[in-house]
Amino acid sequence: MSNTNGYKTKQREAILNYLVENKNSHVTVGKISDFLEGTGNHVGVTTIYRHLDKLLEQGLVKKYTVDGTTSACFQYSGDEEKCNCHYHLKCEKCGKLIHMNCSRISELCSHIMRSHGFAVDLCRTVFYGVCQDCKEKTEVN
Amino acid sequence: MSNTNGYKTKQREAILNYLVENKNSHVTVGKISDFLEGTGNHVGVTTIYRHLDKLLEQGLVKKYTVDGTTSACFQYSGDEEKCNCHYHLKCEKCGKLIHMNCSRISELCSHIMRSHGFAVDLCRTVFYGVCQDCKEKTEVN
DNA sequence: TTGCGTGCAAAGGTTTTGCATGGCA
DNA sequence: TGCCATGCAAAACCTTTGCACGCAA
Repeated sequence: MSNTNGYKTKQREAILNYLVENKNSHVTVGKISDFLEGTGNHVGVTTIYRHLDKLLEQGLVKKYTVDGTTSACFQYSGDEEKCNCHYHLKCEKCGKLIHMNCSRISELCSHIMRSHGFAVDLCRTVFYGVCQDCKEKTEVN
Repeated sequence: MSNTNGYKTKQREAILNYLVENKNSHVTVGKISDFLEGTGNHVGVTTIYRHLDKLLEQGLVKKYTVDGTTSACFQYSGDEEKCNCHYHLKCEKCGKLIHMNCSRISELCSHIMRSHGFAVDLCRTVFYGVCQDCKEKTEVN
């Protein structure tokens, strides 16, 4: 089941490297493309989309969308579901996306599962609100 | 603070009616447009987008992206006051939107506020996952 | 050599913007 | 009458598809 990876190419290597290096945040096709362009290794967006699709099927990356953005976000999740202790906070003022690890959130998910029978997919869930910086700025006014 | 609703127009009325009638499922701009077209009341998509944006700001509708679809989904969620003491679970299998009251969620929000300095807006936040019914169906297979 | 991988260009969608017109208050 | 609301057309994006060429095995 492991080696349906196809050919080993420069492009595949470069995309995967970038995803793994940024496994703690999310990337878009645009970001990947720009980064690779910057390193001098141009890779067509078509190729990026196709590799992401494949990785998605294999479960190696997660796909989600954040409100206010138009393009899809991808995040390397590796072989395991590390994503379960990791969630996203999105500031509606400045647009910042915060990635956060916190045991409380896993506890809540367990509770929702046990008591309400609902299996939360944290990876796809985004908490919207206002971050500390923006809150302080607002209070000053 | 309540009546920043702007003018009362036929278009606004028609869109809001449709949203309320379909409060148990989610709709897309295309669906709204098609439905209104069918009733003989044509409303431009631009207008639909603009009203949805406004309703979103007011917390009267929720916006989602559902896996595998290209366009955004909207769902009427009701009065803003009610929203602040409960949260929303969206089943990705059947599309059901579950409103849930649970003290644990307020606790989590307080914790995020205290420890991480982030003010969660529950009104805008949706938990994605799989509901009990759909989970059971999957397990049967 | 074979067949998948790549990238360009074009197509297909969704959403936003500019601008003139329409309609509520 | 003064503004906001509306809707068309066009623009701006994101994503997918077709096709010819490149390259790994």
